[in-house]
Amino acid sequence: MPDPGKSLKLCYNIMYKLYGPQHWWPAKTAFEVIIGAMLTQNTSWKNVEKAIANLRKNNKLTPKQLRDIDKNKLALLIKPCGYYNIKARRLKNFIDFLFKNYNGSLNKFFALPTGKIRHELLSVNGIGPETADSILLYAAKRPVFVVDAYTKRLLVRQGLIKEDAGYEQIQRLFEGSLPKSIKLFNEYHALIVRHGKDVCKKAPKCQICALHSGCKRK
DNA sequence: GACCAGGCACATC
DNA sequence: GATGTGCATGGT
Repeated sequence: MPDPGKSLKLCYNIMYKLYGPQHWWPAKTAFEVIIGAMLTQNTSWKNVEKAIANLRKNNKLTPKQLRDIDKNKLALLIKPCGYYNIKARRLKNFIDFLFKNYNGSLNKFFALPTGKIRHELLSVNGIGPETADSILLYAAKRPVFVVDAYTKRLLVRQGLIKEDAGYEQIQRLFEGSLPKSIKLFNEYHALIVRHGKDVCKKAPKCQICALHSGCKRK
């Protein structure tokens, strides 16, 4: 069994050297991070960009503005990112939650301890572990590691976890073997995504996916 | 035309 | 508790 901490640090260094800083999250405000995190569920970021551009054009990127728009109209604005009916409902669910409990104030909500924020986020229908953790890391600036499909695939290929590993197990692996740094967790997750959609979609042996063997592609 | 993309909830067994 | 399915657009 390889030392997870050592493997994860090596992996990070290789990707950082290869791709450089990713400047995540691509958004202007914390609230926009949340919108993007919900809209990008199982969806390419390109499509999310179109949806967010529509929201921006129509001045629908603040809690109040989203509260006051009709759900069906909202769905039409976010249509390019797919699942638009269900995502419109999910955005509304979060907005309702924010106004009901925190007077529509993200600052009030983010004043809570990390664990409490996470618990509250997960209570909103439409926010699961990855979306909650993306919000914690990239909007609330807490040292939480975001796990996604790319992350799992990478770790499986490195032999650090088994195929049936769950979200929390993978998260503990990162959080337990790396320094709890917002900056590091930010960059690491972004690099994993970048690498995932770049060279190594199907290659079983990539320099990064399997550190002992050379990458066949690119 | 198949396949994928920065998930999640819900039904069914 | 595990497994399957619906949600939907746009790019390759």
